[in-house]
Amino acid sequence: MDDIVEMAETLKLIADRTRLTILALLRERELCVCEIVEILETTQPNISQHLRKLKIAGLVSEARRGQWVYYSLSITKVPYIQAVMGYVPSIKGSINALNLDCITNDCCE
Amino acid sequence: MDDIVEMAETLKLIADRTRLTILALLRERELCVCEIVEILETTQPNISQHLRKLKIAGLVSEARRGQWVYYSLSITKVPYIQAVMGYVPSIKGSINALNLDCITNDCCE
DNA sequence: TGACCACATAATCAATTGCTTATATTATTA
DNA sequence: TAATAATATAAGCAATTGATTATGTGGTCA
Repeated sequence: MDDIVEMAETLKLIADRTRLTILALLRERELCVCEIVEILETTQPNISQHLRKLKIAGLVSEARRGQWVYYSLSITKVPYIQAVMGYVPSIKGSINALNLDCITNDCCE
Repeated sequence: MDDIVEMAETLKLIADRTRLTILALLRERELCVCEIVEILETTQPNISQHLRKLKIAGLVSEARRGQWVYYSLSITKVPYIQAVMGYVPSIKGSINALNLDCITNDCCE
């Protein structure tokens, strides 16, 4: 029965609107923290803490590039998370909108 | 983005050890409340309230039979829940143990 | 070196959650 | 009809959670 308990714990990570959206975004492409902050219209510490939880669980991985830390999906090790992600609707639109903003906002050049 | 929010809300239902275990049990066969209480070794109100949440979300359905209310799975309408359930380990053992106990406990005759 | 930028961590707080105890409600049966 | 059994609902509470504000850390560049 321990397996189920552990599974429930992992499911909690995606049972949150912010984290589930972050994963949906990262499915499109890797993103730095400030990009996610801008898309989700929230504070930077908020996103950072959600990313930390996802990182600890091994659902995302990070890569520092200069000042920026880029996060990307790494859910292949957790099959049931991957299965759920297959049903999460695409939000490509949000990322495209971000690109347009960035021209004027000079965010993450 | 509303779809994702709704999806996160539904995922919360299975992101709980008690509810996920209940669903795993009901996958084996329908069960009345007192049987679930005995297997999970908790209180009756506790199980009743979890079942209510699952019922509201349409993940289980109930059927009264005399004094007993039997609950069964009805997750076919929610594909991603069904997908996750495919990865939940079986706990047939718990149900078999219950049957043995019931001979001496005369629970749910 | 020092100012600045992106990000992480810490501290705090309100809201939610899961459980318990107490109290209905509904059905059976003597 | 009264007693009992199974279940539901309500109230209360401790623990967890998601967010905010404040502060620390590491990299870049003039």
